Amino acid sequence: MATEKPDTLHGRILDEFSRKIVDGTWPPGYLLPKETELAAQYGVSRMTMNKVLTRLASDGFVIRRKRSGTVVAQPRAESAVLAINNIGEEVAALGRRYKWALLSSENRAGHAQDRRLLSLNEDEAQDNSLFLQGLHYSNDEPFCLETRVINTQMVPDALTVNFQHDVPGSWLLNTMPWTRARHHVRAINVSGRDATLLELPVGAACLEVLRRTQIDAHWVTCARLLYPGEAHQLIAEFDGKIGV
Amino acid sequence: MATEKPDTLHGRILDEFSRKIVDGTWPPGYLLPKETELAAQYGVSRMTMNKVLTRLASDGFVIRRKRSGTVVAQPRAESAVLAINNIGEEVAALGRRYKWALLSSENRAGHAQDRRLLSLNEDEAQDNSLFLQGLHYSNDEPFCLETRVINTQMVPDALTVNFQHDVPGSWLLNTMPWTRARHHVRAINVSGRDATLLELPVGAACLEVLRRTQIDAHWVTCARLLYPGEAHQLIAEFDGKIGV
DNA sequence: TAGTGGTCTAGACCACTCC
DNA sequence: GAGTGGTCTAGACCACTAG
Repeated sequence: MATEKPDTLHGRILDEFSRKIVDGTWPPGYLLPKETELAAQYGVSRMTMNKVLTRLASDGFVIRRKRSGTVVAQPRAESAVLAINNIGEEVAALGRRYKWALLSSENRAGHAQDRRLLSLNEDEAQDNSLFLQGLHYSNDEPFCLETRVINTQMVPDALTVNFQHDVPGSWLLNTMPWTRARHHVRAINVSGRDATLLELPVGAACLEVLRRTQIDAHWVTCARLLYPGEAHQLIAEFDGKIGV
Repeated sequence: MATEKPDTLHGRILDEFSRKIVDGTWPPGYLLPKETELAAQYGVSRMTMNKVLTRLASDGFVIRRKRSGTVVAQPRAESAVLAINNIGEEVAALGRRYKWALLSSENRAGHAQDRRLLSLNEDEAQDNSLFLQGLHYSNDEPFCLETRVINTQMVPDALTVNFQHDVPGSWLLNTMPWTRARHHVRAINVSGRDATLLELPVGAACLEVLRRTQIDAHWVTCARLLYPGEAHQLIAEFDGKIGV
């Protein structure tokens, strides 16, 4: 799934197609030309084009249906690999009432403290940054403290959204095309303002998830999600051998 | 990567081959017959058999080299998806001295406490279980507390190993063929014996990783790895959309 | 330098599905 | 019923590499 050798016919075409999907040139729902047509356009046999489309489908980028053709898939919010759900869905799945409360929203470069929190480089916290902080509730109890910065150069629409009503994560999920994310997970003893906001005693164990999301090479958003320790559990499942 | 529809020629063959690799019928290093031969054996065209072998290779099950043929790959300890390294390697990567100390080893059903810790069912802690507890050190400081149960029915050799010298995780990694694992990760405030062993003050945040490993449908080992909070960090990277 | 996998083609038949 | 993807074949040429 990482960089591959693109020096084959179908490899180059696969690269081109997946790039078009990832960067939004072919948005979700876009209907691709039919197999034979694409094969003719690219001057390859149908078998070769089929290899490309079959791979795209098995990677989840497109949905193929007989008769109706091949369409770009709707990006899914979940992965079979690591279930870090949309927080709203997560709370709902527990049968609880979900609520989101925006605590602060700030254009420009944000507090130095927030930049450190999100491990941002200097050039990643420029003028085109939107800093947000808010709380996810489960049955009116704090469930997750979110601190986030959004690159408004990549997602200019974010400036027009009222994040008191729209949950940033969900909004981004629905707005952006395909993404790539990197997570850092660790345990910390909560303190200070974080503890106050989460209504936890100082020192309570919390799960800190730092998530950096990007489209192609450009970062889009960084989020720090702080979950009261035992309340939250990450689940990951693997094939192949990872560790014992 | 999960269960798929096997109702194609290459699908059925792919299933058969991957099963043979996973269950050890074709052990790591096993040299497969050459493509044309396999195609003849199964009465399919070379293209079809190529599809099978190419897929096996892209899934990492086999290594294909021109001239030398197709061999079953050595299971790798790491995955590109979620880097939870072999603990020894992890410590070594930090440039520190690694040491393993076995604290206890017990045949039979183990303490009820340990069974709870590992979330084992009744039938998963029978007579054919080996309970272990030990500490991984980094520069003589506790780095990870490991509590583990091994299904000796699946891995009978485990009874003959001296786990004072062999690190259970590494030994299993090298002994078993391919595996599937499920991880549960959360943050806890350490206390009691765990705190003492890790030389941490009561209440320090720790990252608890529960890892259940299986071969096909049979569980092989369950491990609870307890890392002093900020010392350890899980890193996970994804393609596609997971959450924002 | 010969054998292996890597790739591609042209053509074929089938099954499903939407109109 | 017609068009689409799903699959398979037989044959071909190439590149790499081990001996």
